[in-house]
Amino acid sequence: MLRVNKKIEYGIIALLYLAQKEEQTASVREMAVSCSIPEALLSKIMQTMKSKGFVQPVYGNQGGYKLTRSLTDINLLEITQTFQGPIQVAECLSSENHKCPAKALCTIISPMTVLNQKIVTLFESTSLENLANRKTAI
Amino acid sequence: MLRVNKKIEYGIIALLYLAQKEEQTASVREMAVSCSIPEALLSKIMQTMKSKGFVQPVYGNQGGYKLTRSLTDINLLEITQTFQGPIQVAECLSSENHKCPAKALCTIISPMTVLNQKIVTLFESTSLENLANRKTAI
DNA sequence: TCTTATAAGACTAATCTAGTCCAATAACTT
DNA sequence: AAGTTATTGGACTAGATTAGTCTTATAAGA
Repeated sequence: MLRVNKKIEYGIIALLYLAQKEEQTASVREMAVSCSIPEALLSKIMQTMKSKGFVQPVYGNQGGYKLTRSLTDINLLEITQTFQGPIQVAECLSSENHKCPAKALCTIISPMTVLNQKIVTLFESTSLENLANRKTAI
Repeated sequence: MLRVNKKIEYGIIALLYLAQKEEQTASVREMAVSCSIPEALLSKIMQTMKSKGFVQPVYGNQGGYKLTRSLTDINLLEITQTFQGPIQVAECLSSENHKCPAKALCTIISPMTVLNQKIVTLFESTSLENLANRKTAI
């Protein structure tokens, strides 16, 4: 359906929540309850966020996660790539996927590449700050 | 993966092929062989294309399908909607899907709506003619 | 009537998605 | 040191979607 998956939706919501808390940490439980996100799932999402450097974990009592980057510095493309891999509006655009039997005579790869780039640019130029303020950049 | 499905890829390739034949018909078999698309699958795709008025069937010997509209008149949004429903970059954007438990406090619906509209506009303003000439309109 | 071709429905395997469950580890608090 | 809070990481599952097949029926020209 040409859509971003739940992990991305939840992940963005969680990061925006963390941003509101400024320097304070928020535990997965707190975020899950506040944002109505299944806790075990959000836990997984935050692990990925940590591995990509978006947040820092704080163990122990009163622990949780802290945002390590500014909302203006994180764009939608990064988040999307983290949870869904590269944006490929058509399957044949994948560089490692040469399975498409029609490739040699495919009439749409080139124009689809252009379209793909437009979408990438749109995502790349939309920061979480833009999202928080209900804007997109382009 | 934020991508258009195979039916859409194949469907576009088939319509572009039909356009090349101008007023002549092309059978599903001919298109399938020429474009390396599984025949039974393409048959299904063309049935849908017919039901949406993109092509006209011609029964019997030397039959096949004829393009009923000009490439400049068909845009990518129509094709996409035909095979994948409306473009919804986030699940919560669906009007009938109120399952998202975070809806009341969701911080991203509004900005995602804006982003969604950008993508819709991009698809809508890309005609098959644009694709055939390896351009996008915006 | 034979042949070519579309029409339509049921069916399947593989993949992806969303989500759960459990045991382990880290570190703060008392 | 012990208990508690919280992250870590792996395996696992149900359900949906995707891509594709198979079969039977129907339409119509030769």
